[in-house]
Amino acid sequence: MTGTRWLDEHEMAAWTAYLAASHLLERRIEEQLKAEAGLTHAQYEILARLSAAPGGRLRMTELAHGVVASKSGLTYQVGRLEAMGLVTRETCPSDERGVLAVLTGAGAACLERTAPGHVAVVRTLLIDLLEPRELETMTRVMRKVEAALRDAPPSR
Amino acid sequence: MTGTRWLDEHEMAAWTAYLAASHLLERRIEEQLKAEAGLTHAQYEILARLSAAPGGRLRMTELAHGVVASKSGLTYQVGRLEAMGLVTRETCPSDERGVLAVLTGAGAACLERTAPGHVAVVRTLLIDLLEPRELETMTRVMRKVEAALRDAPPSR
DNA sequence: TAGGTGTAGTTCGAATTCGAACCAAAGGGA
DNA sequence: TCCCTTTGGTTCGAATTCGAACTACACCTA
Repeated sequence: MTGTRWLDEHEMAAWTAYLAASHLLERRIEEQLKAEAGLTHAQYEILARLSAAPGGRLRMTELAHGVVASKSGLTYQVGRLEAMGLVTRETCPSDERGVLAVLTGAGAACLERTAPGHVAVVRTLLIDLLEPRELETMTRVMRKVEAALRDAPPSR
Repeated sequence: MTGTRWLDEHEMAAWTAYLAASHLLERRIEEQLKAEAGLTHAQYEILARLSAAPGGRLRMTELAHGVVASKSGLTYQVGRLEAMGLVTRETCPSDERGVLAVLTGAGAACLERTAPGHVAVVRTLLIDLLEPRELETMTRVMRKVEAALRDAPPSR
């Protein structure tokens, strides 16, 4: 208990840079999506995931896992999207309890309309700033982090 | 308007890995701090910033900038911390409008008590997963992102 | 020194998020 | 076939966040 390994100068620099960058990036994305499409980043992510899924449909739990939200948080956002007409709910045929979130035509259209602006932001504020080497390293690193977090769930 | 440069396979992999990892990491940190110290990550960051500042005090605006929060968000959190006795407010001697957030003895003690557990999480879920090269790249990348975001404020 | 512009923080209302508690259906023995 | 545990989603309440509007003070200029 006595020996805490503190972060040295370089480690601290990495951590603070990461914190600032990730918060700023999130804020900017949020702002851009809200202004241009009236969507939250969370909502956009849901639409994007559904669009990539076969049949434009996913089980709520899978979706929650994919977008990294709590179950209740996903329920709320799918409710919002449903009210906007971008998503519908269907009960899962194979499991009466299950619910499928389904992308509607309007949802697909909204995504198509919104994606270019969003991608542009992600590009200019992250992707295009990186050398190929850096992009590769970043992917490797983030995957390690994700794996570490998904493996050792402390309570969830 | 016709030609959107979409993300290619590798770029998309980097982006999705980043999104997942950053959300998961944030959630875990939040959970650990809440459980062990009853603090939000935002609150911890405020205490840490104050602790690092000369005299344990900072102007509200500087603090908001440092922790990347909105002015109103910072007002709220400093209010919370004040209620917990970890921070006090003083009016700035040189500028009657200004407010200084000041770390109290209890605040310093709380931080001291809390820091080891927090650092441990940051280490095991991020820092210790990286090779020295990767840490260096990560720092460079995040600084580029931060600079890009701080330079081109679209509205803020 | 009076007026106008800009800056520092706070207040207010709306939206979002989470976890805990809850309900319903599935699945697996005895 | 009848519990009993597990799993899938929703509901509810509390906390947090943001932006817009607002107040008060500072600074510059005529």
